[in-house]
Amino acid sequence: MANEVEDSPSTEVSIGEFSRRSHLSVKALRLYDELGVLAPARVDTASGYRYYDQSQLPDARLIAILRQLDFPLAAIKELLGSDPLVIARRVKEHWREVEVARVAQNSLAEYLINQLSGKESAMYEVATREVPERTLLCLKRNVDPENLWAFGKEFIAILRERHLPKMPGREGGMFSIYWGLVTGDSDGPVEWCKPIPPEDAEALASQNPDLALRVEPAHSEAYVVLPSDPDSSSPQWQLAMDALQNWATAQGIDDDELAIQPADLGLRFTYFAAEPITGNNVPDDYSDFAAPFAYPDSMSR
Amino acid sequence: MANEVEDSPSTEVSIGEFSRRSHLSVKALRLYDELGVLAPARVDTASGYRYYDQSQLPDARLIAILRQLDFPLAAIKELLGSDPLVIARRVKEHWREVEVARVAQNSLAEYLINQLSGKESAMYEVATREVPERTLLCLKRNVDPENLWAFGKEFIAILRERHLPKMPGREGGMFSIYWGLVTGDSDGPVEWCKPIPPEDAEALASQNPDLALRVEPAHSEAYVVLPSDPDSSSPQWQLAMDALQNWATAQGIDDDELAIQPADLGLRFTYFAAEPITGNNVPDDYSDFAAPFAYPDSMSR
DNA sequence: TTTGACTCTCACCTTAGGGGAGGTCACATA
DNA sequence: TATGTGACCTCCCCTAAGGTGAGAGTCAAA
Repeated sequence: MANEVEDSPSTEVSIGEFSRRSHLSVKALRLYDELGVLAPARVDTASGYRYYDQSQLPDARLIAILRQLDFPLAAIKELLGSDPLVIARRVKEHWREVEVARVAQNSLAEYLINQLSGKESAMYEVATREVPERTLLCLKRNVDPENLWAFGKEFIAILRERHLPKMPGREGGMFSIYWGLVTGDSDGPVEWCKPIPPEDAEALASQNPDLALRVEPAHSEAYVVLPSDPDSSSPQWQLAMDALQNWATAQGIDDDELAIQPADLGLRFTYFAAEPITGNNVPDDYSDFAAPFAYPDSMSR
Repeated sequence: MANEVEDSPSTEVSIGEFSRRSHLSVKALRLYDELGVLAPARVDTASGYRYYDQSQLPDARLIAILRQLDFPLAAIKELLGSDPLVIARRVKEHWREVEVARVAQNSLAEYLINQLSGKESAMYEVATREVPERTLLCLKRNVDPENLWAFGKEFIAILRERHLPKMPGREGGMFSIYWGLVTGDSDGPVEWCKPIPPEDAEALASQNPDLALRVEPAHSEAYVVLPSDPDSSSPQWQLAMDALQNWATAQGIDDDELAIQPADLGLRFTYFAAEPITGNNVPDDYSDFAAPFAYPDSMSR
């Protein structure tokens, strides 16, 4: 009994003992061996018995903690030999992602609870607005869902760098138009647009040859304000689209006349970030989701 | 095309169309059918084709949202016919549980990042204290891990009801002793104890015949302060135990002399809740994890 | 009637292990 | 030395919530 601890060279322990010390189950240890995440120090060729070394305990404990934090084993395997600071950074990153996802879920839960409780929440309520004729500088591209928001950030970076003139109010904010589906298989195209003063159109267009100059005619839009956080695969988009769809049906607007058909076509996502990015004076982040529509004959213009 | 919407009796749609409207994949819809969560309104006996009714859309959307919130399908199945208020309550409960788990993970992540970054965090640092002889009223029981904390709450309820006299300082707080393992297979026993003034011992013992009267001898304890939140299966317990174990090894205290061997035996979990519960005047919740030990011969007493 | 889109079932894959069957190994006791 | 007992081995099946693909049948429009 005292033999096990006595001499430090023979620090080998059986899988059961190692399991107790590391708080990892025997089953888990065998799995980690099989996957190459944590191989025993020695495997007896005759019996197949696994023997672990004391020096493997820190690794095992690290694995135990990372698993508690829902790190996948594949990631742990890659991380295990790395510098502690690298691991710390990855843990931070991972945890931030989890946090972001949780915030999105939180607003969804809040919405659901409100709905179920019969409270009329202001979330996902549809309103309409008249959009005047606007002169736009645009960048269109095909992107798949993963790169969607990256494209948005790229456009933001371009705007920041070019110092485009400020435009007042929300009509001056940047927005994106979905000219096609961006749901998994299909990839857009998606167009990011920034309104500019019409009088500067030609000058700015020649200064920014990579951006397309367009004039968008005046039109009406039905829109839904999104609760914070513009992330691509967020469930909020679905709820917002459903809200628009329901509103259209209730108003008697035919699908053909609303820019939701087919699917996402022509939908606009407006995004204001804080001051230095959009170059307008809306203080906080704001985003909405809008569908241009034609008034049905029954509605008075 | 207009036919589909025109007359309300024929509101049947194919699985693909229903998938589009509900934002549930065709695969998921077939699974929900198989599991009895959401059966199609009609299944063509000859072809096996599933046809859904428009009226099933609200249910389908509810399922979609609940799945986004990680509700298991089994729970959704039970919930689906219920009153909206009942569902709202369950969503709240579920979300609170998720929140609690996330908080525990958060402190774990924080600890890990500190450790990896080489910062000496004050978390899980071992200290020692001398505990004087104490007179205790105790309740011992075998519990499995799920009921562990429930047992603690029960003891709290008893204390609250009996109005036991206050005791000053941390030595007056309630604590539990693990007389055996509570890890999955084994179930304790676990004993909850409340120190009382020695002079009131006989009177209180006769007033509380369901509680055992014991006198605990003076001893030393090594202890680790836990960061908030006393939940049973929390990873914090493991870290705290590891810290105690490491400390003991570093101090040259033999395992036999520390109450960690075998396994959890004799470990104490001290818990102070806010004022009205424990009947002492520690303002905030506080908990620690302690192991009584004998000083090794080499250490001066 | 043909074509193309849609749908069906069936079977296998994913993550991170848990549970158990049947067999082997190591150690302690009679 | 025999034997019991517990620890350990491999192998197989199971979980939840679908995703992916094969091969076959069905629906609706041209």
